[in-house]
Amino acid sequence: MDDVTSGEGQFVEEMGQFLASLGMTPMAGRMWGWLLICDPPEQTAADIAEALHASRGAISGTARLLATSGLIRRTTRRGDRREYFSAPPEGLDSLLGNAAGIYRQMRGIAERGLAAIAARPVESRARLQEFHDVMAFVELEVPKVISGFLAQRDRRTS
Amino acid sequence: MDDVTSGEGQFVEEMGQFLASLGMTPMAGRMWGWLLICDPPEQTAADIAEALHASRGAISGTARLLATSGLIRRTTRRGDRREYFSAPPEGLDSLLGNAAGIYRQMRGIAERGLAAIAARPVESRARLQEFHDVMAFVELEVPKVISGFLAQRDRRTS
DNA sequence: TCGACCGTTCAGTATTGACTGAAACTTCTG
DNA sequence: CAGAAGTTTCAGTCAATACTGAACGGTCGA
Repeated sequence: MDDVTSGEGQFVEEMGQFLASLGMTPMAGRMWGWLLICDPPEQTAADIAEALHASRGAISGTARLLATSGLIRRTTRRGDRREYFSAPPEGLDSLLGNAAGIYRQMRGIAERGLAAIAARPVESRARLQEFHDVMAFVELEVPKVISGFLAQRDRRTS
Repeated sequence: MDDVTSGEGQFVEEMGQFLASLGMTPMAGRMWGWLLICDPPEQTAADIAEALHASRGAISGTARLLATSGLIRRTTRRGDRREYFSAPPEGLDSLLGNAAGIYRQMRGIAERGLAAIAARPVESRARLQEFHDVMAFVELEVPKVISGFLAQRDRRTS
């Protein structure tokens, strides 16, 4: 993937820009995108640094971020001091879980806001109350949809 | 809302930080948050600028952003040259719609990536294919859940 | 037509933060 | 233990960008 104009390079870069627009760093998106399409699927830090034209430091920090958020997995092999990174299927679960967490965050903000204006008459709180109710509903229902899909998929593949 | 340590000020600031973490500007979050709790619900640009301690230029640009994305509404009154801003209930629909659009974007990226590696053997494309399938499913199902809730709510309030 | 009032635009500023690269640290091998 | 290979840390740099504030433009009333 030494050519950034290749299809693979474009995919990696696009994923970087996209995850960056969602609050992650561009490097996180590039690294995850690369791990989704690379061959072999397990790559060392040096492999990734070369493929993305990035420094070792950036790879190290980004790998920590992605690993703690569950998007990538780090494995080791005995007799080999290097670490191998890969994008396992469970990474998708984490991604969707994080997305669902956004709704939880918004509900929390709405609740604290409602507490702050609790003394006001009901009609003055209606907008924020509605916002809270919608978020609470979505927070509850979206994970159901996702787990339904995952269950269906697991049934199919087993 | 001249005191940023008040409950209302904290809510506004929290909303600002949150929407900023999602790719919008902090000012957009503050303005929307303020319009969710302000009294009266309709406010002029000068009102908002004073409440948020922001410049008129910032209000102008942010208002355009929020209005085009459907989060706020701008209204005028005859005999009054000023514009009035408010956070209508439909703003929530827009917000959820944008959230659903994220899944569509991810599916699009996955499709372009799959096209780029179409020549590879199937097992090498499995990770990206799975990513694509999950996104396509969520893109399809999440709007169903949301419209179900909105229909139920409209039935209740009418 | 002038003047007051609103809204928009835009160059400038300050801040944030992503990435680099070298040094420090850790861990395995000979 | 010595040395090499790999990883992490961190100070510094650079680019992106959110916001300010002044100048501009448009619109209505007198």
